[in-house]
Amino acid sequence: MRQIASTHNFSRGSLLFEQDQPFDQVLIVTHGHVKLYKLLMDARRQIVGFLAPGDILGGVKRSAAASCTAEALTDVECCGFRRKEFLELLRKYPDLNYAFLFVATDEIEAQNEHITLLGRKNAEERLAAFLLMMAARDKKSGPQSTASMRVPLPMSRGDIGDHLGLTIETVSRTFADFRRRGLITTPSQHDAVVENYPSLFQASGLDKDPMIHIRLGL
Amino acid sequence: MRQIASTHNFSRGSLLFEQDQPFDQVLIVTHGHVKLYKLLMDARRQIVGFLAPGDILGGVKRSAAASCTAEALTDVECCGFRRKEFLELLRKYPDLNYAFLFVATDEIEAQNEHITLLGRKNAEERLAAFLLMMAARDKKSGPQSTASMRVPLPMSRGDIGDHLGLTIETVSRTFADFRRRGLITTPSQHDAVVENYPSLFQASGLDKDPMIHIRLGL
DNA sequence: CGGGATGTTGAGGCAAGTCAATCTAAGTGG
DNA sequence: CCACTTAGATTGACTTGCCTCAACATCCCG
Repeated sequence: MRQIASTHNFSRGSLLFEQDQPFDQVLIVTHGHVKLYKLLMDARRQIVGFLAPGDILGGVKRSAAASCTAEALTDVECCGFRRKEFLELLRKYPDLNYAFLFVATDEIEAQNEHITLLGRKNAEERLAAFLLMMAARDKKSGPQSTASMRVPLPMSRGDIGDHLGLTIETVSRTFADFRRRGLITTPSQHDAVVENYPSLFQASGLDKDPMIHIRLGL
Repeated sequence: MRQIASTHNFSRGSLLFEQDQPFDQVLIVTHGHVKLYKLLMDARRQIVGFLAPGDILGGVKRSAAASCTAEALTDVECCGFRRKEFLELLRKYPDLNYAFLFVATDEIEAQNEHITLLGRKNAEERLAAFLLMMAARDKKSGPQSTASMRVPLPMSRGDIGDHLGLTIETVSRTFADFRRRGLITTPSQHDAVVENYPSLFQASGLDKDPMIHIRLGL
């Protein structure tokens, strides 16, 4: 497997691949963070996911054309396979193929959750659920105290808005509201600290902690 | 494969499986239509998909517990496999497993599209895109004239609202608006006729016709 | 041929959007 | 190292698209 893998580096702001363009690689993020988005014909944008180290993106799909644009939020390093060789690998190693099916179905379940958030939740619930998600994904790489848990937010307020179906202003106001209520503090623009987990959880309207899983970005 | 398959019948309104309950079957719809939804703790509901004959739902996933509720919109007939036996089948026939991976990734791409609809489109665009989707899915089972294409809508206005993140009233008003503008007619509550495809397409804000694919409901 | 469920239409309210004016922080070059 | 620039974030005032509440119409289905 090492033989057909390559390493790719992307600097902050550069595109890993672009909507409607052919892309013949499968990438696994090893360092940094990526945002995946769709653009409408006017300037509207929907960020369908944020990818972190361990997550997979690119050509694990029927078509060779990307359906989204992937942009580096930070400097990013990826392990890459040519799409064709990767798909041959799946055929050659059924266990790997089987594992990937569950990566894909996990992603479908996570997207169902996000669809529910966008279709039926208000701004407060959306941002609270988002912060809990980010906290949970970060926690896996080292447990923190529940009392005061630091959550890195590599994306901008605008990115958060475009992920949650809100405007920058509404995201900013909701952050301010959470601060006022003592749920979080924001020591810097790219960090939140959860000061009151139970209240933030309640504000999210979730019935269980978000499931963490390997993200599959297509 | 026939040996381990069974047939299941569900009458209109009955549940195929229920959110957070164990469900050990994989079902393939053979007749009728199904809605898949998530319920929040209050009465809010998000319909994450409508399934038609040929679509697959149930236990093709890591966990044996359903993450959604599936309810029969009409009388439904399904072909069923026990989850465990179905997963063994995937392991035994790598080609089948490989095919299912692409069914899953097609579903992810379709959900990305729906996420974009919910996050960034207005009521008019949502309903227009929904009607085009339903038209495209129906067209495959028999081509119609573009001039005046009948679209069966087995679900209620409330179901459409809960799928598109709108209220019943907004759905109804948007239908009325489309009728006034001559884009569609509604000969009955469960049928729309597309009278002006280009205008409806424009109203949807889509840049290409919706892709049709086998739905995977989890 | 009722009567409950579903759909339509109208009036008014509100959560989030828009527009606009600061404020802050991160670079950048002298 | 500091003035200057600029992108991003915050806050306020106002607007609006969709929601809520309410009344009425229509469609089924027994």
